[in-house]
This record gives sequence, structure tokens and C-alpha cells, in this order.
Amino acid sequence: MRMTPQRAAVLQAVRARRWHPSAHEVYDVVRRQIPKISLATVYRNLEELVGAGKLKRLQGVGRERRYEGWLKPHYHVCCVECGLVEDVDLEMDHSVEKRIEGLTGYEIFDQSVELIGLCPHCRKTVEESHARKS
Amino acid sequence: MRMTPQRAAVLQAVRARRWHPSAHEVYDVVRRQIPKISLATVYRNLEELVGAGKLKRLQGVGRERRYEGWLKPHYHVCCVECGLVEDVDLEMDHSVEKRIEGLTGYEIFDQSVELIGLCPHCRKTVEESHARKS
DNA sequence: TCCAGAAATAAGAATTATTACCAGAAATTA
DNA sequence: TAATTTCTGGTAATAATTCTTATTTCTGGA
Repeated sequence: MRMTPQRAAVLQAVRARRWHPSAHEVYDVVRRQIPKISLATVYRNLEELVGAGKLKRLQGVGRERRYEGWLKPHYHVCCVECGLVEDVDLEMDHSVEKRIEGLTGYEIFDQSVELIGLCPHCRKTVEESHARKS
Repeated sequence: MRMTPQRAAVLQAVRARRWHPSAHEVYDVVRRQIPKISLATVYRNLEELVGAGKLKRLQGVGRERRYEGWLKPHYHVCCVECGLVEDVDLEMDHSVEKRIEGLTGYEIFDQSVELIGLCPHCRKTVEESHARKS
């Protein structure tokens, strides 16, 4: 796999911040640098970078496929209200993997953990609307 | 929400086995009972049943949206090779939820845990193909 | 240096999964 | 029974992704 300018720009865009962009969001960012890059190129390179282990694909949060550049295993918190997905920098517990390998006969090499709830902002909004009703 | 024959059939189809059908798979099953049910009705009812808390939506495994009727929180094992997703009947560890609530300010009320790996069958296939190569 | 083949790209068409819309049927209410 | 609401089937529309094809860029050898 050659590191073309397009591919490098895609990689860099996803790595930039603790961000979980969709293909189209990456496209919008990269286009500022390479205005005539094709959306298909973004899609292709995202998948190739995942294949090469340089990016990870998020296990379906929302409708679109999302990517991330932080490769260390970590938890995600997801807000059901606004759709925000954030990383949690907390050492992951891998003990359950061993138990499940024994239980199922699977060979486990990764874990995808999403904690579903309300972000601080939406939490406040929801509480206020409850207060108004009662 | 009225329990119409269509809606009942959709609910029953998803509940039937430990299964994680897509909307179209549910459609194929339900059609044997109600031949002229519309795909739109299946989609609509799946979402309504999720809203009513009678079904759960799987956090994106694969391209299509998948549903399940087993409401007890549980782990999933996913095979990267064949795409199989199976339930694991093991008491879930909820202790991480509290820690993450404290860390992030989120209010957590659900957890979606997928263990990614190889199912026993694909594991064997992969090992054999490795042996052949060396 | 020049060339042939390989790899990657841009542009847009095609496909797939899902949602929106609407007119009519079924159930519920008055 | 008439009016109202809810639900359905059929189909059109949309969104996300993948495919196709012609063109461009790169690489390694003559």
C-alpha cells in the first residue's frame, strides 16, 4: 500500500482529534486540502487503512459507519439524545474475554463496548423538561 | 399501540429463537404467515416495538440494522469471518457503568458489548489454511 | 531515461437499506 | 351508524456505500 497524498490526508483527518467521523465528514475535511478528491477515494482509503490496522471502524453507532484513529482499546459513551460519541480514557477490563472464550469456543481478539446514556448537556435539558411537566 | 396481527407476527418472529434478524429477514419469515404484508409495515413495527421496549435494536453489527427479542442485558460474540452474532448467557458486569458515570458526567442506562473474534468453525478453517501455507 | 505493468484516482452510475408519503382499510369511539 | 383515529400496503424518495470505467501516477527494469 503506497502512502498517496489522498490516503495520508484521510488518515490525518481521522487521527486529528478524538473524533469519530463518518466517511462524508472526512470528505468534507480533506476536501479543504485536496479540493478534487473523490468521495469514492475517501471510502476506499478508509477501508484500506482499517485493513492495514491504522484506523478502527466503530461498531455501528448511528446510521453511518464511523472511524477512529485512537487504536488503544477503550470505552465509548453514546448519548441517545444528541448522538454524540465520546472516548473514555480508562483502562479496559479484558477479563471477560477469557471467560467468554472458554464458554463459547470463540477466539476473541477485540472488544467493542458502548455505554448508552445521556450526556451531561442533554441530561440537564431532559431534567428541565420533566420539571416543567410536573 | 394496538397489537395488530402484523405487529404480533413481527414481534413473534424476532422473539422466536436467539436470533438477530434484519428487517428483511423478518419480512421473509412473516410473509409466510401474512403473505401480503408490506416491507414498510415490518420496518415501522420493528421500530415501534423497540420504542415500546418489547424489542432491542443491536448496535450496528454489519451493514443492516438488526433486532433481538431477548431483553436481558447480555454479551454478544461476533465472528469477523462469517458475520455470525451470538448471545452469551453470562451475567453482565455493570460495575464499569458507575465508574464511567463518575468520570464523564453521563447518565448510563445501558451497555452494548460485542466481543469480536472467530467462531469455532471459522477458527478451524483459518488454522487449516495457515497450516497449508507453512 | 524510457517504458510496461501495477496501483490509485475521479467521476458518476448502480445498489442496498431505510424512510416518507399517501390513499384506503380496519378498529375504536361517540 | 357516522366520525375519528390508527394502521396498512404500495410505491417513491433518500442516504450511505459500492461498483465501473477511463485516466493518472508510480515503480522497477531494460
